[in-house]
Formats: sequence, C-alpha cells, structure tokens
Amino acid sequence: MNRERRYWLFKSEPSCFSFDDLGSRPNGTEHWDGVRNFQARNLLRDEIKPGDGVLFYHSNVPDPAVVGIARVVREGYPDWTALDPAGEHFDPRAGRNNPIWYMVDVRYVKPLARPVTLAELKMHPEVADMVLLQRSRLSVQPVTPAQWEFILRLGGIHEPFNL
DNA sequence: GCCAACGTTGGC
DNA sequence: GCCAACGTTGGC
Repeated sequence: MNRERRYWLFKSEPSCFSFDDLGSRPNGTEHWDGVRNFQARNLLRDEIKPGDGVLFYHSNVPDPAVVGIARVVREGYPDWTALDPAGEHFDPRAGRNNPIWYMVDVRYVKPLARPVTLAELKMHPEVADMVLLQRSRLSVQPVTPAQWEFILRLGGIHEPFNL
C-alpha cells in the first residue's frame, strides 16, 4: 500500500553545501548528514521516505531562498559521521548500536526558474504558517502539498514534472 | 557582527 | 522536574 507523497524543506548554507553541489554529485545524489537536532532527526528517521519532494533552501546568505527541487531516494539510516572522531559532526554519545543521528539520501531534480526568497514568502498569506516562517531554525521541516505547489509556482515551475 | 529565538545541559 | 546558563542558528 502506497503512502501519499510528502514534502519537506531542507536548509543548507551554500558555502557548506549548495544546490549546485548536489547537482554535481554522482547521480546528483548525496546523503544528508550532520543534522543534530532531535526534531529534525525524528523526521529523517521516521517520516521522510523515498519519492518525497524536497525544497532545497539556502540559508545564511544575503538573500535566503528556496532555490531548487530534490527528491528523497533513500529512507533514514544511521548517520555515520557521528561516529568519526575526526569529523566535525562527531558525537561521542553515538555508537554502532546507538546511532542517535540519522540521514536520508536526496537526489537533484531541477532548480527553480527563479529563486523564491524568504522576503518574498513573507509577503504571501498562503504560506504564512509555513514552519520556515514560524520556527525558522528547524533545518529539516515539513511542507504541505499546498505550500509546495504555491512555492513551485512562485519559482516559475508551471509544467508538471516527475519527481 | 549583532541579537532574538530556541534547543540543550546540568545543578539543585 | 525545574530552570538558569549556555551554545547555536540564521536573519538582518
């Protein structure tokens, strides 16, 4: 039995990992590691499934914006970067039998025809209750189908496409 | 670089 | 289990 496709917004600082970086990975695919917030972890571990849509958002830049569309291609699995003492995402509490942190794999789909900035989103009542506007610090967050459609339209994506 | 929001830690 | 201190995020 097939679950309805769900939608998400993933934030990334482009100086660290940009949407173009995702596009240049083999198969346009990369694991989304380094999330160290329990609310986001729960989504990655339990809720986010292959086939789901992802809005790729650039944070910590002069014009923070949704810049592209990606798709989930692998469901949650342990984030091994927490186990690497030399890595910046190391967490001494994590172990092989106690992963604590999870990640999914995402694949590049396509950029928006034009980025949809945070400033622009704030002007539209249709997306006023987005998590992005209410609890902006959450780095992995749910998006409703209506919000997804609205943002894609703002971003100049009108034709249907396959995720 | 500042600072508000807010999640996490740790003393009690 | 409360709550103050502290650290991080991220918009501006």
